Amino acid sequence: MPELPEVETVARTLRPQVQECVLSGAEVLRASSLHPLSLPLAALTGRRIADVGRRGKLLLLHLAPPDGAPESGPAPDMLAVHLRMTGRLMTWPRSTPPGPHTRCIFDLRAPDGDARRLFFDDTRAFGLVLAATPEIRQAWDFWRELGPEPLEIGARAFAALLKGRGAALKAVLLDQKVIAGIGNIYADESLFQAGLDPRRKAAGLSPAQSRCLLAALQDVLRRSIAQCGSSIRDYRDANGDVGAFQNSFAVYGRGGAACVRCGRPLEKIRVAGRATVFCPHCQK
DNA sequence: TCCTCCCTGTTC
DNA sequence: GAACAGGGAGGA
Repeated sequence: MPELPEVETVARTLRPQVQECVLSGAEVLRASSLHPLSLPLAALTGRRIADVGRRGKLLLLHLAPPDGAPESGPAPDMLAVHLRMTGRLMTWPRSTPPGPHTRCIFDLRAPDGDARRLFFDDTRAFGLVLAATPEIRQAWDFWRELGPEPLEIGARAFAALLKGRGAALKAVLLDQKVIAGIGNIYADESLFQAGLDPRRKAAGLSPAQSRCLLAALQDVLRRSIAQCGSSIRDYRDANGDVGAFQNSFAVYGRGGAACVRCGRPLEKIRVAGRATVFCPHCQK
């Protein structure tokens, strides 16, 4: 399930494969994988991929401005991809046929003339692609309301995000409008590292606890990025490689096992509708 | 603010 | 053959 570190890893591995390539065609194989606000993917034809980036859990292909003759119709400057749980982006040789879960195909022409294709595969079909103009992004609630990047925020701003929120700490961390890119894995891992009970009200944290939580969150995210993310079931980077951070989990997926800190059994409960593992002894 | 639904493969 | 995994939309 790609969260911030996994999407960051996909961006880093995909960049050398697609940067400076020109999109020579694009096709949607499953209509529901195209966001309703998206321009038709045909609008991407002829556009050059200037860079690959990330915002929260969104993978972004930044498109260079069109050169030459004026376009007919609006020109997208970005292709955004949300991988959700099972989305994958990988390039293949030109004539590779789509797989059973291929949702979109992007044909690419590299500067050296090499032809290849980028597949968006997504088993559970929760993922989305969206070809966007700046105007479309502003009309997209999810984009417009997306919270700040956790690795770019300071202690003061983080404390302000939690202020006045009566919801459980974990629910607040998962809320993309509060802070972007955190999913179930990194919420549980950072709450354990900070020694905080996931059910606690976010607003009840002391300034010291708030600082501690941000430090834990940033440390967990950075350590995971350094290990190319976590591969639980489906996640692969753009080279098809798995991450290694799943070997460093303290709590995620370890319900009933011994706490790495105190040895007592970890408890598995549901918070905000999500499976949640924590140590009742170490997390208060 | 919380619950249900979407979707499919895996596990019990 | 049911339970489960889970991000986000939409509704209660």
